[in-house]
Amino acid sequence: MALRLHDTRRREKVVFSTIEPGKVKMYVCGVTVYDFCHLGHARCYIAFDLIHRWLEYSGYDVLYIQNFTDIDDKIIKRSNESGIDWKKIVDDNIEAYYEDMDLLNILRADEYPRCTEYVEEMISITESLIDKEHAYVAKDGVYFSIASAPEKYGMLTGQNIDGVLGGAGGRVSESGKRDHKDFALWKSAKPGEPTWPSPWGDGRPGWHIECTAMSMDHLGEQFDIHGGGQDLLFPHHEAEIFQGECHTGCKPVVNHWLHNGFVNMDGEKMSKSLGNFWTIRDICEKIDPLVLRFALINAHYRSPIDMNEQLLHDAGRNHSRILTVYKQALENQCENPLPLPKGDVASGVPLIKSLGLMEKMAEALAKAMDDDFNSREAVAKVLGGVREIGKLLDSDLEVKDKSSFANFAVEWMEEYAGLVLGILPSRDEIMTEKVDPKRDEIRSEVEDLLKQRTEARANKDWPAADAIRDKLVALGVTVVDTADGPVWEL
RNA sequence: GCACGGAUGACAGAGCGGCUAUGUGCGGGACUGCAGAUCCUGAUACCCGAGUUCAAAUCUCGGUCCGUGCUCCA
Repeated sequence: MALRLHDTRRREKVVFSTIEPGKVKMYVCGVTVYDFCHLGHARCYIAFDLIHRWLEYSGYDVLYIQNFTDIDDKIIKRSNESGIDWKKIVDDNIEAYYEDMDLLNILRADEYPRCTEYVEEMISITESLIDKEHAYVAKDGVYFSIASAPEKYGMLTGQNIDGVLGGAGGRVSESGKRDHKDFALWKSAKPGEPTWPSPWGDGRPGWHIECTAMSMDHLGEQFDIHGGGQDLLFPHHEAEIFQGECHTGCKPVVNHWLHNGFVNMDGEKMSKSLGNFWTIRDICEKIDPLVLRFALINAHYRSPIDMNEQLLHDAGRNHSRILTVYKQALENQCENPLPLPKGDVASGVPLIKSLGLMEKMAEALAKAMDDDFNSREAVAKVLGGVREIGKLLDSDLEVKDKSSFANFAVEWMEEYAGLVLGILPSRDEIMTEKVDPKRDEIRSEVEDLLKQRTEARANKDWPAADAIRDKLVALGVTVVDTADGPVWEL
């Protein structure tokens, strides 16, 4: 079964092909590190994490590069406003980035190059573009000349070169651009800004050139996948096509372009000006980061997601269902499992039928992921498997069969919900009680009440038992009666 | 204006020519003294119009409505 993906440039699903057999070279545009990451970043890097995981799961050797943009207008502005050195802002936010991504169970890329480490490379690409007459030196920097390669215009967005609004959104250009569509490769120094020396005087690189320099350095002149948010399509990625292809002569530099959809907030575009802006760390204080991850993979990566309370609530329910059943499976495991029979969907024997169904779910999951990384469909299959597992563990199967099945179920879940989707916490995390200082504070009181309640229940004094439950609820304690006695949690 | 993408049950969200998506929510039921969890089960769909087809959420054409980009943005 071949992996197919939606290629932005070709505007259709195409069979995935790699330049080198068995190897995938992938570059995803990283963040500009001037602030904490928000939900939009979470969605993007979770989407590409899923792609990363699936490619590796499929047997590819993946080289995944993601950059940090560590110099730009916003960083400079932030520094000027706060009086904090721009380098410190950048370092702090990179550290925060890693923390956030770890929370969301995002596997690390192989390298995280910073653009300021590639100034030399960017200068040399710019020189090459000038030599090839694709770029020109102006009074305030070096610009790429769109007119030098008009056939490359609109490769990703399909825009017509003449159709683009003149004057770039109404802004009066004071720059030395020959054409408003041209974009900067090098910006001459302005007072109070960090600068680097160049053949065109001190200054700093333009934004688009950095990704060309870094991807080329790590992945070569041609590579397999380039990803990013849909907002980068224009002008950033189109600029990369201009630069990369004109500089290297490769057509194309990027084999497959992938773009993820936006996150909206209650139907509106998420943006700082609207104030409807959630950072990853804000939201993770309120909910389990894996629930957020679940919510974000519970839609196809190219569709927009409307973030709201309801969505998180649903994600929480689904997620806890998966965890509950996983936990049950863990608890039912045994040391020396019996060999399981071969599954068969048509079988009348519950164990054999369930095993057959789970095999089918796994196949369907693989098929879904192979079809442009359809994580929503994959999630549905995991939930289907969860149902089968719950059913069997709930049934009156022989203990030994059940526990042997539990071993299989644990492996099944760890493979698909864990390895592939990344929504399963570690065994330790799930089996250990959450450490909450409040728990110890009220422990003796709660245990006392529970003892009374157990007594009342033994005497079948239900009103008294319920009254005690109410008291516990007032303390914020939930009691669940199990075969081994009451269990409580905050 | 130009470009790109959508419209599926109460909600979220897959499917994209014939076959139960899935989950939440709601209605029954099993198990439970109650509660919780788990399982079984029911109801509620495919924006409108025309066409193609033995067969259309699924393909074609025409509408309507809604997003997004064209400026820094994941």
